[in-house]
Amino acid sequence: MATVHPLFKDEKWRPPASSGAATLSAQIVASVREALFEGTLKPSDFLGTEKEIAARFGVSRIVARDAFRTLQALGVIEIKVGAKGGARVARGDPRLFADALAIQLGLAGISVREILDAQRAVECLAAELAAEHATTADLSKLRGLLAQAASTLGDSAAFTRSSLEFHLAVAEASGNRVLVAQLQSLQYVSWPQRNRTLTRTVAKHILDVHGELVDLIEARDAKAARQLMDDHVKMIRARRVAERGERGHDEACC
Amino acid sequence: MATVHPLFKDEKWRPPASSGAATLSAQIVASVREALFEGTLKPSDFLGTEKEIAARFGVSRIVARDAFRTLQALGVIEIKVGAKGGARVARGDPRLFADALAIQLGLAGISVREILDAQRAVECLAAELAAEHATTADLSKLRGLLAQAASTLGDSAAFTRSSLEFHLAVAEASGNRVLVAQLQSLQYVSWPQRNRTLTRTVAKHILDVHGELVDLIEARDAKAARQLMDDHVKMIRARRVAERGERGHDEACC
DNA sequence: TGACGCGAAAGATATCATCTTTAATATCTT
DNA sequence: AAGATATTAAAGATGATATCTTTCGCGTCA
Repeated sequence: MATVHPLFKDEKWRPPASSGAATLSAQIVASVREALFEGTLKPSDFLGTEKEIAARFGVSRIVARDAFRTLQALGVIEIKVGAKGGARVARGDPRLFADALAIQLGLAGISVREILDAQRAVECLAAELAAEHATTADLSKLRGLLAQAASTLGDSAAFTRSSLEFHLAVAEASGNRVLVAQLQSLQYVSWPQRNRTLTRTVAKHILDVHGELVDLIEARDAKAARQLMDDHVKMIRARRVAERGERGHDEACC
Repeated sequence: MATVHPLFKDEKWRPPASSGAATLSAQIVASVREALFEGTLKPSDFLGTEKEIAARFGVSRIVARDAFRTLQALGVIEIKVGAKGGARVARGDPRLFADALAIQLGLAGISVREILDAQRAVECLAAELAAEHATTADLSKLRGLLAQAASTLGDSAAFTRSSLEFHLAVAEASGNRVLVAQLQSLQYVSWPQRNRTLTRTVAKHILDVHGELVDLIEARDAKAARQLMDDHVKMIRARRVAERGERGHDEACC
């Protein structure tokens, strides 16, 4: 483990005949990406320092620097400064990716309705799989979040926060990291900034549904868990779409 | 439209008191991101040239360049060289994002099983929404892809390609761009490299299911469309998980 | 434990190369 | 001769290189 990839060991490197990449740094980025997909470059592998990469590809340090910036932004490498520093292949960071998605969805002008629909797909499957795979640790975490939410029934901001955490914990209980990453992204986009219509009555209702959901997960009733989550998300979606017609990325909850 | 954001007009700029960003370029990136989320910076807005940004933030061109590289990698800006060049806020590019997710999932070592489960969630909702929202244009595109797949029953590689396109077209017919982006990402990760078990008989069966699905979408039967897609994807998943236990990102299809 | 030094990225400055737009100029056509 | 078109020149911007100083992390040695 933590070896050096051959590509980054060889003394010389020739650009491919049909180098589609326009800039030199893009060619370096492409090389790394290829090695990644090919599986010859794995997390925690050492890529080299700026000077080394520059020498390897026969370019200046700035070009290597540009490539590092790009790869860093993509979450592919981590860069350490100082002795024994340099670039190393990173372990994937779901949060970094969630950020990127949030920006992309914002730029594309995705509507709240689309986001909530996608969220429904993710959350329903999460509930279903959680009922099948939840460990006792998952369940106790869910119960803990329930208690926390119950203690903040009055504070709508705090209640919303712990509700979001609850939904994320359900996804984690599914044992599927893709679902967790997707849900994080979508929650981030539709992050609540104000909670106008979250009355104590509504909060109590939400808390009841959440409790019922944990019971179904513990009972391993996947079908019912899925159905309950579906109704729950549909309700949220209906409320939010009614509140604000399509525009704006405010207010998500639960 | 295409205005210049105030932040990038002012003559000076002071870093926030609690500048969490370690590097100067990261501070610039953070500024742009904030402006994006705040909505004061919109697609096709002009950000400025390297020299302008450098002057604005009181740093060297290298720093501005680093920030540009990062924002470019995130798909936030497009950079043009030459007179009247510089950085401009990009329209979101779903493919770029799909790439990023693919890399992240690869780095995190996500199993095929997890990917296929997530794909099931996305595709089922896509089928359901397609039945509700598909336009005549969507339907004719789906029919076209069916015909194309039928003509390539013998060529397993070509058949797989058009099958993937079919599934993507279903997502597009749903009218939900989030689903399209998610499906693209997942397909990219589990891209087929070899198709060992795709016999003509299996291909014919898949084609039949796809045809039935289009019929259900045309009939606006959302519930049935969802159920059919669910069974379909479950079948695919079962076959692929059986083929290779967990490891490796080869072979997806349909 | 602390101070020192080394290695590496972070950042600055200057310079050249390359590309793109714009405009001025030259040439061709009618 | 006037207008349309092709050519060329200049300006402005990124791409790329070289060299330098500063800052930061790590290991070593006292």
